[in-house]
Amino acid sequence: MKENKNILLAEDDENLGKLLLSYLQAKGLHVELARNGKTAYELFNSTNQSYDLLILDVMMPEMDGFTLGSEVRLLDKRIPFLFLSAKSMKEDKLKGFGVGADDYITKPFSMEELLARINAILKRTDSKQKNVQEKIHVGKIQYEPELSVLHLNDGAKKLTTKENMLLRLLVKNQNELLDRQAALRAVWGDDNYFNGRSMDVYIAKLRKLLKEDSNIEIMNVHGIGFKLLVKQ
Amino acid sequence: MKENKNILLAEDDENLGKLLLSYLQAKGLHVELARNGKTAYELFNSTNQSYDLLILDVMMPEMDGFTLGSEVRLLDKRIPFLFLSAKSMKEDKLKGFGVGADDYITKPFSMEELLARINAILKRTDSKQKNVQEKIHVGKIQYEPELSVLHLNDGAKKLTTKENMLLRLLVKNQNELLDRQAALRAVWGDDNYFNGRSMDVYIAKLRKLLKEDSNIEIMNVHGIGFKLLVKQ
DNA sequence: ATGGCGTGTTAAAAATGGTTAAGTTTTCTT
DNA sequence: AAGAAAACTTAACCATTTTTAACACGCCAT
Repeated sequence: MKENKNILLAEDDENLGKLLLSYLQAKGLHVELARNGKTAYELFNSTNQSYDLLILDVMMPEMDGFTLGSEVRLLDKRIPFLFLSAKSMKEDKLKGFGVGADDYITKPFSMEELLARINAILKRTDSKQKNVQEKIHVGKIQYEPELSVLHLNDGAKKLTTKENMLLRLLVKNQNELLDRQAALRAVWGDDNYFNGRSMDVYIAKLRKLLKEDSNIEIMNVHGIGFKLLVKQ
Repeated sequence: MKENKNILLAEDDENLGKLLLSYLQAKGLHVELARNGKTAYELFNSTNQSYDLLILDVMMPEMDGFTLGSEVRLLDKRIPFLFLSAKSMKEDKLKGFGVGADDYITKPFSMEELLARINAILKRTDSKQKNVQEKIHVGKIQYEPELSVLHLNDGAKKLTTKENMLLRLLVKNQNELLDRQAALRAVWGDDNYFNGRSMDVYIAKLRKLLKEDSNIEIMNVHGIGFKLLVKQ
């Protein structure tokens, strides 16, 4: 069960990064290493990956761990993450947990300690997390985010990149709010006005596609975001 | 019956928080953990959650437990909550009960003791609490807060975001006072003058919608708030 | 009773979103 | 490399939602 756990490690220090990587891999975990916050965000956000845990260094170039954590939390309410930090200062720790972290580890730490905490988190969140990628059911409609395919009554519909990224986010937050700005940053990279209008166009496209199942509705929450409602 | 109980735990201390979380989850309760008072308030206030019990640490960053408790009590007269506190001082205890707590537990405490008290409260309040899940009856009118839908004689009326948030609060406080400032903070985030006028406009809208059932009335309590009266 | 404050109500203004189609860019095909 | 097709953005227009304004009225303390 531990073998197929997928971890994203964001660590800019090359030595520490490689050390952690090989240690955790040796312990049977599948780990991907990102050299800065931005690439970590992009990896997390990529369509064909799904992680069970994120390990984020707090101090990183491009995007610091806290910013990364809160951005991630906006896109996925449940994914566990823990911070690595050189500072043990209380306010930093509080900031970390305030962002929704599951743990906060102060450097220097022992490998064994890190592993113990990772296992604790994975164990706790094991059954909850349903990261079965492959095929997902959205109401009666089958959806394969990896392949960008939506199975409709009149055959499979291949989604475009943007359609797929947006739908994937909506589905991930099924029956919960998807924050408008967060979605824009995730799909368009920037939440300016024009990208906002572009997203609205894509929402219209998705609505048209999902119309097939009358129990599915993309609801707008004025000024805040969208919610993919799937009635039972 | 215990299995589907929903508990919100507000605890900033990471160790204690996780300890309590896993213990209570192991005992079959569904628990959500908030790392500070503010996120706890937001969770409590979110449309798609309804809790059966709140467990609040007194000392927390962002918003302390007492403030959180009284704010929550303004929005929901019945929801039970209990405080966890390091202080056993009499005045603090009194303050806790003064805010409307159902219990007040002093650290350190045993897990068994906490569970016993939780069960006592849940048993006591069992029948009172109604699941705000699916459909609610307001007089003769059916209301689905999750879907923002009001079923009127001439078909389903889709409510706007603000209409729905406000009506949800009024219904939650059916036949009891909904504090004006508290409602403003919950729906508009801020209780300034202009938001107040905006709310008055929405009260007028809701009155028009609810006119269908002559036994329903949104009554104003001068300077204090509103009360949704539903006569039998 | 009266003057100020809070509320009721309607309408206008402003902000946000829905949708279609016309441009533009990118990607594919040959 | 050129033309076609697909994907994406921008524009335009309209609809909905929310806020602000305006004015009327009632409550309540003095």
